[in-house]
Order: sequence, then C-alpha cells, then structure tokens
Amino acid sequence: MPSFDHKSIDARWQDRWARERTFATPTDRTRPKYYVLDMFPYPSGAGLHVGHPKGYTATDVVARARRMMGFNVLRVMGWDSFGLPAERQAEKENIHPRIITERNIATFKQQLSRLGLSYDWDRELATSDPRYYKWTQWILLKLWEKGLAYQAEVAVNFCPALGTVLANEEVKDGVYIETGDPVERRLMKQWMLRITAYADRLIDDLDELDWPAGTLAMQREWIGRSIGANVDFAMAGTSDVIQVFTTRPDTLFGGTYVVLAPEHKLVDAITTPAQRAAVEAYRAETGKRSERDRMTEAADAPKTGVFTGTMAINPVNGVEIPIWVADYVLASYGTGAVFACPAHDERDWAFATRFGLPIVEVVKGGDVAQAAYVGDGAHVNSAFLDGLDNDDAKDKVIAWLAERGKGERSVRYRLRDWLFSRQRYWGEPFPTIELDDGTVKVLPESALPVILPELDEFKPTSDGRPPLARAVDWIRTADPETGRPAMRETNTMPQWAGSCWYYLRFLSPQRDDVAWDAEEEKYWMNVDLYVGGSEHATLHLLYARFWHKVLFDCGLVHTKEPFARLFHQGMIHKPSFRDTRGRYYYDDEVEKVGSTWLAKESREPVETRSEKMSKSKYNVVNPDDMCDEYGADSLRLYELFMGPLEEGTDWATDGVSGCRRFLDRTWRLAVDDETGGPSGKLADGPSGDQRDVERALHQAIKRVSEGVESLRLNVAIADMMVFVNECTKSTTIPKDWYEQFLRILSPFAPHVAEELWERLGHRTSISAAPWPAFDEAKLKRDTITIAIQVQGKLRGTIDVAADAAEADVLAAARAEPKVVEFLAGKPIKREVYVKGRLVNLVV
RNA sequence: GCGAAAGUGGCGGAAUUGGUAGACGCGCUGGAUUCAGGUUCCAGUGGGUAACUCCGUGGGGGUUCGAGUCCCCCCUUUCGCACCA
Repeated sequence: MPSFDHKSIDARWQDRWARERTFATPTDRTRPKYYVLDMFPYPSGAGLHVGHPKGYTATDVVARARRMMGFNVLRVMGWDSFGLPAERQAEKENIHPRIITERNIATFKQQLSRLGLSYDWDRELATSDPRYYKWTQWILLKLWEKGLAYQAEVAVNFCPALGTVLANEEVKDGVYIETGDPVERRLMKQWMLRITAYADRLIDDLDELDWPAGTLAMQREWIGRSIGANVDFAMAGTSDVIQVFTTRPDTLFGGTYVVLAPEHKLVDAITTPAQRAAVEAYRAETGKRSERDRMTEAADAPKTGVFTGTMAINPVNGVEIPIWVADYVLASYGTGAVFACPAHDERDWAFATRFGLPIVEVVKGGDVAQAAYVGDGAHVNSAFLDGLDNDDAKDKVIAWLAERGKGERSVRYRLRDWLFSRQRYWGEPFPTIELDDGTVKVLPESALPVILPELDEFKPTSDGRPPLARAVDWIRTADPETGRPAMRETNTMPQWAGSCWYYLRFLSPQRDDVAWDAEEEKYWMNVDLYVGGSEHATLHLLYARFWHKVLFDCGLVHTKEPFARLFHQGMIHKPSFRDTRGRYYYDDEVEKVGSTWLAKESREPVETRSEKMSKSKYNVVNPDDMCDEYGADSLRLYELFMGPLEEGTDWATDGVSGCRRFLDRTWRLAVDDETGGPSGKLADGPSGDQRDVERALHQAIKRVSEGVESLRLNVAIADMMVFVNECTKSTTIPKDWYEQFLRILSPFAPHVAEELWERLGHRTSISAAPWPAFDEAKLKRDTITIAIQVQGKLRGTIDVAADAAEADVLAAARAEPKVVEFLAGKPIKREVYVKGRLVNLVV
C-alpha cells in the first residue's frame, strides 16, 4: 500500500491555494522581483501530454523557491489561442473556431491545474480575446506610425493546401515546417513589417543576453549580416554598369568573370545577338524549375550557365572579363550579380572548372589548381594589395574604389522583411481601411478593437479570397475621420502577432484603458527567466525582440530586450511501434520476443523507434493518468529527475513510481503507516552521532539552492533522496532537520510537503516559510578517505583525519600493505599529494 | 557539404571541472516480513576470472605522476543552415 492518499491530498491543497489566493502576485514594492515565464501554449485539441509539464514544472520549482527566498514573483499562464488548427477543425466539424478554442482552453487548464502549478490565475489571458487583441492592433498602429508597417506587392510563399501565405521563417525546403504542405512562389499584395530596419540592433543586442549559445548563433545566422562592398563593373560599348555585392573585394584582382542571376534586369540589354538564343533557352529552363526544386537540388548539383557575349571591365585592373548568366547567383540577394574569383570561392571554382574559365591566385596559402582557397594569406598578383592580409587588403581596396567612385562599403542581410498577413479567419483583423481612391490608412485608437466578424463558413471564398471576404457587411465601412466610404482589410495577422507582446500584457491584464501599466512595467520588466522549446529560436524569439525594440523606441518599455535569460527544455520522447504498412500500435498491443517486437494479434514484426509524443503515433502519455495513479508530486518530481532539463529523454512510467517511493519514504518518516498518527521517529535533537544525516541535509539544501539558480534540478532531487535514505536508516531524526528538508522539498512536491507541514503543527502554508540556509562547515567530514595510487593506478585507500598533515598521509600511504606489494621495493621517484583526495606514488 | 551539441552499466543519468568512474533512480538477483502482493525492509548488481587480479567512459593516437574531463585524427547520433557572393 502506498503511504498516502494522493488523490485527496492533491485536491485538498489545490482547493486551498485557490481559495486563499496563495499565489496572487504581491503588490508591495519592498522586495526584489522575479519574473519567471513559460512560453504559453497553443491550446490544441489533443490536450496536454507529459512533455508539456517539463518546462512548467521547472519554472514552478524556481517560482516557489524564489518566493521562499524573499522575492516577489510574477508567475502567469495564458493561451496563444489564435491560429490555424482551430480554424481547420472548425471547417471539419462546422463549429465556430472560438467554441473549439474555448473547449481546448478548458481542457488544457483543467489538466494544468491538476499539477499544482503556482500560477496567478487572475492574470490568465488569451490572444483571441478582443480585450487582448485590441492591444495587438494598437501595437500595429505604433508600427505604422514608425513607418515599419507597409503594404507591398511581393513574391510570397503561398501554401495552396492552407490557402494562405507564410513567412520566410515558416518555410523550409519548399514546405511549411508545421504540416509539410508544399509552398509555392506567388506575387501578392501583402502587409509587411520592416524588421530589416532593426537588423543591426537585433544582432548587436544579443551580446547582453544570457541565452543558450546555440540560439544566439541561430539568431545571428538568421539575420545573416555580411559586411562587404558594392563594386561597379563598367562594360565595353555601353554606359550601363553592373553593380555587384561582395564580401571579398580584396580578391578583385582574381576576378575572371561576372555572373548575373537569370532574373537580373540587365540580362536582356547586354546579351549579344549571337548569344541571345542560348541565353533565352537558359532563362526558360531555369524559370521552369520551381523554387522548391532549386532549393532541394542546391549545392551538390553541377553548376549551369551561359555566356552573354558581353565583356565587363574589372575596375581594379581594367582587364576585360566575360559576363555569364547562371542560376547559382540569386536574384533576391545582394544586387543579383557577383564577380567571380574562382581561386578563392568554392562556388566560383566549381563553375570555372566546369566551363574552362581562368583561375588566378591572389591569396597565398592553398593550391588553387586543386581547390579554392578561402582562408587568410598574403596577397599576390594584386598590384597595390600585394603582401597585405585579407582584412587589410579589404580596407585598402574599398578606399581605393571609393576614391574613384567605383565602389563603396556595404552591409547586406539575409533577413528579409516580415510578411505579416495571412489569408485566414482565426486571427487578429487589421486595424486598417482602404478608401475608395485606394488610400490605405490605419484607424484611430478609439476605433479599436476591430472585432472579428461572425461567420458560419471559414474556408476561403470560391474565387480564392480570404474567409473574411464573406463578411460583406463588415467589410463595408466608413472612415471615422472623414466619413468617406471605405473597405476593411480581409487579411488577418499571423499567429506570431499575439505572442510578440503577451509578456507585457501579463503585467496588468485587467486594464482596458492601457495595454499595460507603465509603473508595473518599470517594476517587473524584463523577464528574468523565460523557458520554452528551442523550436522558437528564430521565429517567436526574433519577432518578439523586434516588437520590443519598437516599443522601446516609442518609450513604452524601459528595457532594450524582453528576455534577460532564456532556457530551452528538452523534448520528451517515447518509443512508437509501427508495422511495414505504416500503421502505429499502442504499447499494450505489442510484445517483445527475443530482441524483436511483435504485434500481439497479427504476430507481425513491428519497428520501434523513439519519437516526439504525438496522438497520431500512439505514443502519448497523459499527465492525468499519472496524477490518477501516482499523484501530481510524483509526476512533477519525475519530470525533473529524468535528466538535465535541456536534454531530450525517453519517457519511462516506471521512473514515476521510483519518485513515488521516495515520497512514500518521506511520508513514513513523519507518519505511522498503521495508525496514520505521528511516526514517533521525529526527535527534539540528534541522538548520538548523526553527522552523516546532518551532512546529507546540508548537501541537499546546497544542491537544491544551486539548482534553483542553474536549473540543474535532477541532481538536486538525487541529493534529497540521499537525505531520506539516511533518515530511513536512522532510528530517530531531529524534527528540525526534517522540517528544513520539507521546505526544500516543497517546490518540487508541494502537495505532500504542505500536508506533512500541517501535520507537524504548522498553521500557515509551507510556501510562505523561509528558505533554509546550508552551513559549509556541516558539509565537511572529520575523517576522509584518501585514494592511494601507484603509477596512477588505484591500489588502496586509507582513512585519515580531515586535518592530517601531508607527511603523515604520505607515511600512511607508503605503509599500506597493498601499496607495499605494488611498490615491490622499488625506490619512489615522486610523491603526488592532492589534499583530501589522493596520493600517487611514482617509481 | 558547412556549423553547433552530444556519445559513460541492461536503461535514464552522476562525477567537486585534470584526482577513488558509475551518485540517485529504474530494472534485475538473493534474503526477511506478509494470508496475499505492482507492499515494505536488508544485501548485491560495469565486464571477464575460482581467486590474485586484469579490462573498462564511441574508435585510434598524444600531453600528464594521473584523462570520462585537455589536444589531434576518425566514426556515429541529434539539431540548425543549405549556392546569401
């Protein structure tokens, strides 16, 4: 029999915390603040699985411990509730997405509440709530005022399956990263946000963030700043010039040809009659291949291209070099034209060797007949650059070009402006109108929120317009300022919009007169610890930083960055079972025979592999089941005990029972299993020598305290287990020690800790008890074990007093029988002594 | 192909950052308690060996009195980027 009834204990304390508003956000300003935030979830129809609470439990431990340490803690939860899945579900079931969303939120909240997470639920918010999205629209007005929102006819990523466009960040290898649906290029008029205007600050301010190094690198790469030069190439017999962008102007003397992208606007003008047919054929050929094909083939495919018939003049040495057209040059990056230096660029080298173009070495260091050399080195064959290294040569040649009006320093970015409209229903309507003369203007703040109109069908119209085109009466409106007839925008904002600023709305979610209270913002911002998945490294986290900087420029927030410290929790996986036809099986439908898995019914072999939990793969574990069987505290402990928070691990329900046994032992230290009364094991003070128990206590306090800071909570739990194991061995333990332990256990296992705390006579919640301090002196031992090595191999151990003198330790080491045996009478050449650790005798 | 991270018992993972490898948990083996256990308690549990001992942190070299930890080469896995000039 388990020792305690988790069902009644969980329910009892959850009720009590809610009734007494135990975790209401403090309003005093006398204590230091700590804002700990989880990435809020999209409330999907599938509900929660045990992967979700991993991050939430970690932040809950931090929040609860910080409160006990004397911080005012802001800990909140909300819903990223606009988005595609609800809309698709709505189409399928013919139910309004709002109803579906409400239903899903109720499920999520119910599941979350069973975990005993210490959220201030009075601050709950949902991005699809008009009280919330009014302010999302309001921020768009700010972006407009700053000239950062505009409409443009652009080549977009259009996903036919979804009937909507997608942002660059949402597309990879020609498919939508969420669903795998193919994406094609189309020219459409869209809302754009000028995130590129913030590119430098988005890179430079990364330096001040305590974020995972990988995520910082990904953001830098995504923004992709390249510093180089624009260089003008004149052409024989025309006044046109070709401008190229290069990061290696120092290799200009090695430039042996120029390449234009097939779409480059000068291609037509410069192609000679003799080459026209070949060039036209090539352009037709490359134009036929979709963006997707060109992406997937990418780097390994042999390079293709044709000569235009025209020569360009290399500005540094006046040499005539041919102009080619090739699709390895992208129209959309830089100027759509490059000068090629095959000796020092791998792509150019591949192209030049294929088409027999000359390779001229200008940087020493490699063998350019064999491969391109891209490293640093002394310049040669480069006139006034000879002898310089890459950096010096770049500076010198840029200055040289600038003096002669042939070039200038230039910075380019991989980052493009953010495509901000979607042809969907379930999102924020734009607070904009278009007048009958085509003028687009934003509505005044007083006209907000622009409420999403009711529809009963959510598909795009039959002629391909967005779902909101169905809201005929809603679209027709008047300019509130002039009364002129106007049309509303039928696009909606992308799902990222709401999550770009929710951390600010949590500061004062009940206020309808402001987006957030300025005083609250000054006190609470920025977010001290932000925990969520690494899949948002270049999406949400980049967009949110961008908005935050705009709000900073508007004087609406006082920090440059929203999230001071970021942590990614690893994903929980579980083996799935699949037969050759791709059918998945639940784990109770298969069995292991020898080393292979068979489907129980068909006896067919099934393949097993560890995958991300997903309803469609039949490998989800529901936290409700864990709470039913083991209790919330056992689940919480296991979520964190599994391994380092940042790493992904396989779920093992057996591990939950191990955590439950730990709590059972904890319980039995205080409560008699038979009677349910006090165990009689808790004493007024130590009996005899209990320094081992005391040391285990202080070690646990130390590790848990450090773990709250470093989020290394798995080892913190291990040390708490050591303490309980020590106590289990003792006949009595001081009550005071046990209570100190309960306090450090309480952030992890709050229900059991509260219950025991109360049974020990406390009238107030353990969550309000002060955090115990550990004593370094109590961690020390009187006698320590010293390892004795001969030639670096362990040959024995000796126990000595902790303060034993070196000479005594060495003497004891030499006298150790095993050691004597291995020394075999040989003279000792060297004695290494590491204080308190080991002795190594070298012969 | 480029970049980053990681490879430790049957399994999840520890290891004071160069100092006794395998903490803690799961699983397993034996014993005790129990009418009965998916109970609890005790003992054991990296591999080989009867033992002395030997071998062991993906593989191979190296530095060092001493390497899971540092250096070089290689292999594997995961993630990110993928002709960005």
